[in-house]
Amino acid sequence: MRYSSDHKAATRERLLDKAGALAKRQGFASTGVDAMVAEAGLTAGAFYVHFGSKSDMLKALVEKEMAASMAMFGDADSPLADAELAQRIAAYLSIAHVEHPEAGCCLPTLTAEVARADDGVRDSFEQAIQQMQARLCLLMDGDSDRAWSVLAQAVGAVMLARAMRGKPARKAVLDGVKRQILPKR
Amino acid sequence: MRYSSDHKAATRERLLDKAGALAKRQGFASTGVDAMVAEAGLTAGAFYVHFGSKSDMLKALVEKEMAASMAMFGDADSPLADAELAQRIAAYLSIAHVEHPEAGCCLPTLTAEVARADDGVRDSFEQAIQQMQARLCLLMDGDSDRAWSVLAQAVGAVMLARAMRGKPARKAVLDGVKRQILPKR
DNA sequence: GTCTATAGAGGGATAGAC
DNA sequence: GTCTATCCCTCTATAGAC
Repeated sequence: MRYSSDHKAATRERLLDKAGALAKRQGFASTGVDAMVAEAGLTAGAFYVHFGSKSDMLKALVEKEMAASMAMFGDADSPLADAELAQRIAAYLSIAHVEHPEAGCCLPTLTAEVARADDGVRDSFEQAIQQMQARLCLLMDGDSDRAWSVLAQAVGAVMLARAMRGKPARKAVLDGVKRQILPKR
Repeated sequence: MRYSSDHKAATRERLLDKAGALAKRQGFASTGVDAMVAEAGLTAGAFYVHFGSKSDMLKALVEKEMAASMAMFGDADSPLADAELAQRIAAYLSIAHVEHPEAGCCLPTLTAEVARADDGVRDSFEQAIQQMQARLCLLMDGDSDRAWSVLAQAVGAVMLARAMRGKPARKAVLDGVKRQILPKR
């Protein structure tokens, strides 16, 4: 064959990266296939060599993005220290994260779209979320409820902040939630 | 004129109601003007008599839907009792709410879309959210941080639950957050 | 105020050349 | 594996009849 399978895999990953950034900024449904492939230096026809449909790509996107987010909490063998966890949470709840969706977590932007996607996408999402909650639970002395609570709170706060126009209002949500999750000692 | 202004106002409200239900189920951007007007027994041309553009409707939708959600917390003069508030929160974090987005709160579905909307929409959203937080704050003995935390948590939890496929997983998020917000005494 | 018809742009997906 | 070209559908918005 004229192209190595390495080349194909690399192109697929590049496409996923670029499409992920676009989808996190503009939404997945409202980003056309054309725009995604163009970002990766390709044209429309090439898309369907890598993905069977646009929905297939959403599934792959969720898996890749969620794996990247999980990596922020260290791997299972070397868990984060408490102070490191607090720092990661503070970064999540920062103005920088609110203002640069393309570089951040996929959950505030993509979750509502996944909710309307087909079963395959929602299966992948469910699995990823459960892994993330389990990891958080480990880092929180096994407090499962608190892990769910912190996850929901962080995603909700960033999404709400992004939907508000003014910086002061954005800071109010972020700081309120931050103080609630990470109380001063 | 052949139609009273009452008729026009009533049509506009009916259109907003139907469009709101559709948008909460399928998303606003992915619901066409055609589908919205059809739901209200009209055709496309009529839409632009009531709204200058689709974006104008999103603004009106946010205002109407958020006002309806606010009404769930009683009016400013007769605040909810603690037990009533707890009951409202439990209903928000219920499987029924997750399974019937069209009848519920607009925040889990529309917030991510508002985040990508123009300034006018985001201004309306910000104002509505701040009113809602202020109301919650009143009901929580003035604990502003807790009001933000509960708001973000509730919206985040319902949205996450909707994006998961299985009922057990959905219950896990909802119940975890519910126990965290409304601790057993 | 509402309808029909249509303009004009953009969407997802496929076929065939290279 | 990628490109160009194209099909067919849906979208927002407008024009003109009633």
